[in-house]
Amino acid sequence: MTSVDEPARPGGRIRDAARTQAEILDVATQEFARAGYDGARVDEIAARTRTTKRMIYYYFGGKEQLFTAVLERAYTVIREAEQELDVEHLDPVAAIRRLAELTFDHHEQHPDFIRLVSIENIHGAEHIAASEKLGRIGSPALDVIGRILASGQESGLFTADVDAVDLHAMISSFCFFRVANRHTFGALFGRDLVAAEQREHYRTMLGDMVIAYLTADRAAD
Amino acid sequence: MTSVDEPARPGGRIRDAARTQAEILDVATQEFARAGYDGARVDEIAARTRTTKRMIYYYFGGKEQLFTAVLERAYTVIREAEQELDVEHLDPVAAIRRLAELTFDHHEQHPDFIRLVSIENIHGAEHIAASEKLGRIGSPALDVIGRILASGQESGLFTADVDAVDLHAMISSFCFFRVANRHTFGALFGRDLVAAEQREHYRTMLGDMVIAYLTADRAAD
DNA sequence: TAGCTAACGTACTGGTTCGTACATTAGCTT
DNA sequence: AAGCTAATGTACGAACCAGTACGTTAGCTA
Repeated sequence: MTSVDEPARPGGRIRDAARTQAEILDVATQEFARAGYDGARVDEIAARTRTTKRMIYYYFGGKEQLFTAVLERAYTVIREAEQELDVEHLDPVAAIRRLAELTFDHHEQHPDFIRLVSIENIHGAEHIAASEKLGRIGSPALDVIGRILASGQESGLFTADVDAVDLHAMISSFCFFRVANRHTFGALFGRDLVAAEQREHYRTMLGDMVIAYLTADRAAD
Repeated sequence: MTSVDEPARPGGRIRDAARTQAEILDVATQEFARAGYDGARVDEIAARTRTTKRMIYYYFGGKEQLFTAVLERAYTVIREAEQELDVEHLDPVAAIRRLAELTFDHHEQHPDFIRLVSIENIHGAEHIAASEKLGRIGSPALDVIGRILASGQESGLFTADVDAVDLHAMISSFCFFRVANRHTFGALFGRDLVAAEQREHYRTMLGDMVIAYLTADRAAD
């Protein structure tokens, strides 16, 4: 993140293409997350940077491409975080629980990203489809899940018939819903899913759920 | 749903306030779900009804109130469906599984509703907050879950430390994510969560997950 | 059947918003 | 230090879009 609050150099404008672009992306991320794609205002983004609207069009081409660039950077940040995952030294149960907790923490810490993903889904993921970068970005987390799952299934510890993508969907569902639907859920059921006091409760609940599912004694069904 | 395709009566316009309002709500639901709140066009809604934009303002007051009315009707439909729930004659395990499956089916059958909820969350649930109707609508499903849960916990069958709201969140998470994030998930991981062939797989997965969580032998942890 | 009012239609406006034409300058290169 | 170009700023236009002023009529009521 580039700070937008640095005092403007008194000696006149400074030229720094990289910084200007990063600053536009920072502010655009906030604005798109705040108001949705159509609700976001290009003029508002420009006003909150140290540069002008002209620069947004100069560097990104238009509102649509700016949103795509925002998504690309947001997903890149996630993928880089996933590459730091270090759970494969644990036994499969502990590794999966730890992975679920890291996903939980990550979603909680990046509500803007969650909002961007919701917005992109409203628009049928057309920006992801239009992005070459996002098409081939892959997911390190999926590889990690795959290896843990294989190990757990091989040893007979994990009985569930799921692959890495399914398990990733299961873990993400809970983490995503909790943040994304916080407002309607709170308004309708009077419970703030993201309240600090409830945090440990839901974190444990997620881990228990995933482990119970994976290790359930299916012969008893 | 009111059909919009009936041929216009040749003898001139017909006056029917209820039908006009219902038709506006039908089309508005589609348009808001399609494009989001800011992306939706009042002119487009009007064009796709047999009436004019003037009538939208006459009956609903404005775009904002129209969206609120759309949400109110959508939630009312859900709540009415929930009142049809008839699972309490089953044993707790079967009852919870059935309830999860009904939620699963309902989400799948109402993608527009899912989109409206996503949109409302982007806007901080401000329309729900502004609606008297939605504030006191409650949730029959929560009552049902609460009673089944109590029965299962009393008999020692359910070991998990959850209440009805938590369990509802868990079930909804999976069902909601699968429909709401279908597009980004498909684009990034190459799997369509709502594909017909996968339907039974995910339906079973959800039931297994919830039951495994509720009945897990926690002493073994 | 005269009259009344809820229901409806047409045409327009004023503000907003994306995008651009045109002008300028920082700072590197030779 | 002259010149060149990437980077930047200003001012404006054209389309769009929510909302409204004003006029009309269906069909019930007395």
